[in-house]
Amino acid sequence: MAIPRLLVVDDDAETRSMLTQFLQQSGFIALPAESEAEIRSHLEAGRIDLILLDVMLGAENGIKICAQLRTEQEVPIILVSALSQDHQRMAGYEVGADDYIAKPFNPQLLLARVKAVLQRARRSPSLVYRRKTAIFRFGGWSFDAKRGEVLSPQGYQVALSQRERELLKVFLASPHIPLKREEIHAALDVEREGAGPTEGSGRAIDMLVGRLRSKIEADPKEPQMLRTARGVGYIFSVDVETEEAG
Amino acid sequence: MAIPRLLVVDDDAETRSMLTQFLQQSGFIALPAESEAEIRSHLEAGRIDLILLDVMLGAENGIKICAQLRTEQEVPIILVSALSQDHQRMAGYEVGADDYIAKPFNPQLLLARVKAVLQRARRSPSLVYRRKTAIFRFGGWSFDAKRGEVLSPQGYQVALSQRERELLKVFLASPHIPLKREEIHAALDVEREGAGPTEGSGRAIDMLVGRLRSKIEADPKEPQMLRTARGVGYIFSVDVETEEAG
DNA sequence: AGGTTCCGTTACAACTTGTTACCTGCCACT
DNA sequence: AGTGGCAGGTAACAAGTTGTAACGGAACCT
Repeated sequence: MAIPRLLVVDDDAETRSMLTQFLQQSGFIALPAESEAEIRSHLEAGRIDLILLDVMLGAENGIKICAQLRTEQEVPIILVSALSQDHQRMAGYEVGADDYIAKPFNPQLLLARVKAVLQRARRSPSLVYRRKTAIFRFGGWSFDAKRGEVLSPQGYQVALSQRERELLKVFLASPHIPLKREEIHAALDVEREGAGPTEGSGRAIDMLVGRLRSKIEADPKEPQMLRTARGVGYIFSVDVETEEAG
Repeated sequence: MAIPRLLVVDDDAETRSMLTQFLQQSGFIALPAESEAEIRSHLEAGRIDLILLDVMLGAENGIKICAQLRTEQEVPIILVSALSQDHQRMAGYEVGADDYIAKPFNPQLLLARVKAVLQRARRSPSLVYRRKTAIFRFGGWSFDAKRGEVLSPQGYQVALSQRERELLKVFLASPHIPLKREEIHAALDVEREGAGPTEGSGRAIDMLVGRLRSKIEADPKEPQMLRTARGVGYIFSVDVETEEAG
């Protein structure tokens, strides 16, 4: 796929330029926008793969805009906000946002989210992606995200710990993309309430990966799915099939 | 009773978030809303036990909204306002508000009022109670909240203790949401008249959960419904179907 | 009174998960 | 090739969390 084109919508000039700059340095094409009108003109003018939308958009309301866009377009949207309360997050999801990230955010985390959403959008033939998607299949395995049930190719249930399941979800969300340790770490800590200042703590990720490998790789010594990207991080190199569930 | 669900209506984002946060920390489920439209959508979408309504609601008028809601719904309403003048208060009561509190208010006072109103609403055989759903179905089980009857998937009646039933209600009210121990504890103690200062007493919740599991989980060692959210609390991960009764 | 049930506390075992330390193998550079 | 450095795998450990058996007090019933 071509370089993803992102639209950065924020009414604060500084935030806007900071964000676009960061995203451009990260290899994306990032376009700034300030208002709903600008969003629409961009959408009409050319391809936009993802919109980063600030919830507190001056007089306008990001959530409202998101809801409207969602009824008309199929552009993935990540809501950005200073409000990290759960209810806000829920409100965001309810109007169809693909993800939600709170300011101030960890740049790595933002990157991870952006990549994940782009990946999902690419995979789904339409905007079929709903948060409902609950069952993933990959290399014979099946993973029910809702129940946390992991079934081996032979159909036996395998017990993963909480953290291992979360790690698996992270990889399932971004197959075929090398993920840096910081990205993984950030993505994992999204789940956690505490969400400390993303302290890159030692080699916890390595251990986690090792433990997950020992459970889902046929030969953990020679991982086929959860491979190492030396000098970078890890990469989940298996096709993932997502299945809607009731 | 389940964790009370409060709707916080205020057009000031900061107040809204402050209020919802405080109420959530106090063991309630607090949802934010900004306009009359949002109130209505929340009311249609799910159970709301109490509305905290700001009198000065931007262009709209809180008192008017209150009056209208009162003619249609039976939700308890507490009016919140910067105006503590008597006539305002009177106006509030006249339109049927259950209580009236002036900003800036003492958090403890607010809590006390909220609890008091909830208590009244519960006790009165009013319409609120009548509309209350009484039968829950989840994972093959059925639970008649009114009678406290719990039927297993095979149709056998299972005897739960009082406290176990209350715990079950708490979870039934908030499926798929991780609940912290303090939240559960607070929710259980809302029920109790005494309502001590929400002392987090040891591991009573753990025991309670364990006992409930042993009664309603097929394999208590491997809970499918009442799962633990490590480092957080517990989560009831089953779809709950609610059935109107009488 | 005696028994029963409920329920919170305590204690301990099992499990999770991050850290440290050591080892191995890869890679770059002679 | 040889070699040194370094990234990554993993065993061992430590700290924290949870499940649960056992205990005991309180309320209730007969």
